[in-house]
Amino acid sequence: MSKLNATNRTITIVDVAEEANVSKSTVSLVLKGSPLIKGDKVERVKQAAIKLGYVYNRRAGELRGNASNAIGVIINDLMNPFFAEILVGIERKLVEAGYVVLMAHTNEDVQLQQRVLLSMREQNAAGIMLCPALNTPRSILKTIQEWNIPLTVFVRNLGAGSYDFAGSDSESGVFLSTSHLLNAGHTKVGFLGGQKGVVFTQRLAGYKKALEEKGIPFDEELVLNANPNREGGYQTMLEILQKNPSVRAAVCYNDIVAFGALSALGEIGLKAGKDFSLIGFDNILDSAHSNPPLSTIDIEPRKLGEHAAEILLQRIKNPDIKRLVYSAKPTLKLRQTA
Amino acid sequence: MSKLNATNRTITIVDVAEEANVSKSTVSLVLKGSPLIKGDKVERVKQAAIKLGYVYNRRAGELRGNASNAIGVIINDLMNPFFAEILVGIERKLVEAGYVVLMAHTNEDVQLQQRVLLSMREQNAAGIMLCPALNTPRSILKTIQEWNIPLTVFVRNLGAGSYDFAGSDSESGVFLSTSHLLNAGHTKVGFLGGQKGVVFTQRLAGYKKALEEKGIPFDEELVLNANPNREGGYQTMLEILQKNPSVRAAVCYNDIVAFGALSALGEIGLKAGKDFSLIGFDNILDSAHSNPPLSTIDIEPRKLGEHAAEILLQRIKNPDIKRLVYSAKPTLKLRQTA
DNA sequence: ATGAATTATTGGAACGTTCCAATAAAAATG
DNA sequence: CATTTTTATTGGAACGTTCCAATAATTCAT
Repeated sequence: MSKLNATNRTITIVDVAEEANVSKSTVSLVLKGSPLIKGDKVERVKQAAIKLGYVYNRRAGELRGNASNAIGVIINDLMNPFFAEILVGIERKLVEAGYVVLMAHTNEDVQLQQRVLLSMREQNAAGIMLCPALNTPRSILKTIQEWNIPLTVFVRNLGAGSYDFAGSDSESGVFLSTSHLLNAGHTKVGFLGGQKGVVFTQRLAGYKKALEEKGIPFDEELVLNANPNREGGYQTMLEILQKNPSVRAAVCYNDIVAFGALSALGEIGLKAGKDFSLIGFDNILDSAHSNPPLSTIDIEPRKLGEHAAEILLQRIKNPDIKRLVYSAKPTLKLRQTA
Repeated sequence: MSKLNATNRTITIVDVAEEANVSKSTVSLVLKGSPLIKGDKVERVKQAAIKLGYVYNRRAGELRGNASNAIGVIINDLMNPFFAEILVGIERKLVEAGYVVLMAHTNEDVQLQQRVLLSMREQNAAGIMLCPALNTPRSILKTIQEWNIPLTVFVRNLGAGSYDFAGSDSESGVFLSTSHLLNAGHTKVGFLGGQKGVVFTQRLAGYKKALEEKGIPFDEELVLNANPNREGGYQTMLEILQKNPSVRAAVCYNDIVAFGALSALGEIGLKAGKDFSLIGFDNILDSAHSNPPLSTIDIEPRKLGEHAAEILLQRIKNPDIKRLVYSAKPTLKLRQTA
């Protein structure tokens, strides 16, 4: 509810106009900071607004003017600090630009994702930032395009197409980490965690490429799928050591998988960095202070979020510009575990 | 932008009315699911709406009807998984109830917090969920109250007052963990991390109470302030062991502080759970798979978020009900570190 | 000083919905 | 069957803003 005056009515622009002895149009102009209004009028209006406790009614403005300042952001797995970091980056950039974030968490539920998209459309979102739930159909792109709402997809791409995208070069990232382990003399390197999907495919490709470059045959047995979380890392580490006790190195699907792996290693009594080499992916904040600190592929998650938001802002400003893409360049961040 | 028809105009309720050969009022009623409209009209309207690709314009509806379906949620430290979990709980409950989440992250910046609050007011938020930034003045309560927007404060309280609140019983939680360490025979128990504030005071009180109960004098030297994050945990653990090499147990301000402490312990070569006993606070998801798995005080963060949201929903439904409070009852979750 | 050109200000319509009072239709009553 | 009562449907006003065209005030040129 908006601020009410003594008679319990919402204070509107016309109340302010009356108080300041100008027309409502003038008030509207002044409040928007238009340079059209001259002289003491602008000060008079501002004072009147403060005096009456006027609060702008954005819905009314949008109804007439049509431009919303809300941007929908859809995240699937906030339980992964990686996405939390990205969200913070996005949020920060968007509010800086005067927008407000309509946030939704879909937990990899495609149906729920569909519902929140619809809802964002109803809210007249000025743009949508989407990290698609696993198994999101490509058709969603066309749908949103038909709605005429600017869209940026982030982290997970949706195949070929001309949509704006912000992500990282997963393949070259994992190529980096795998090569590092191979160069250190390991010949059996595990690939732990992650579920089949676009990102997984890319990361695995980097792994295979590094193997190939060194002339080491790809061994199906060394790649273990699991949910991309700590539990998955824990389980797959246990499993790979059981099946293949001589393995002494692994790249992980991402950092939290690596954390789970670290936990398993500790339990078994293997010291990460000494007895076993491990490299993660993402370089989330936690990685610097895990036990022991995790070597990983740095893609600067927060910056990724900021870039993603920046892309959407660009697109909103200029809908006809050509495809915008940001791809974080991965670097190898060596700490204790490798 | 809303869906447009061939002539590039937004499809409105009156277009649907025309198509279905009824009045716009009838369409409005049908779309709201009113039981007033009888016979085949309701089906005709629904079909017409689908055929034309009508999309509800929420802003227009709200302008007239005045009830918004957006709820503002303000979080300060999303980098702490604890808050991410709470946010997920909140979000889930709110969308379930048909609301949409206006999310803001203020990073402990009181000024920014003020700005986003204002913005949420402009957006005509139906309610606000606030985890106040450190050093938030109590006066904010009165301000929001004057705005007539239902509010629930969560996690951090703002002193005495009749505002709705969802949090945990910090004092009894830390009492539990400290007592456990004391009972195990430790006489020197550290208290690591956290910055002065309401929550810190409560947790420290629990610590002192446990000491007192066992007749052990409180030693200022054993409590070390630091930012409530991994870095802080790492530093304070190093520091306490340097100042007081005989300390072999500590309670941590929260779980991520404990993670940092774990990291320091590993670096020094002390094995948590064997050489050093450590207990965290929160029981975030990560705690189950840290290295080694962390003993902690469980307050079920996600459930806390859900309860907080539930309180707000209650308040919205019935503004005149008496003060609503949820206080998570802490339990000791023993894993490997203590 | 006067008319033309420019600039500042304003009233009214419009945005798409909901609510209310009014009408139309149907049902019930005598 | 006429009249009242009840129920179903509808037109119009209202929500608070912005935009546009129109008016009023000012400046400029002659």
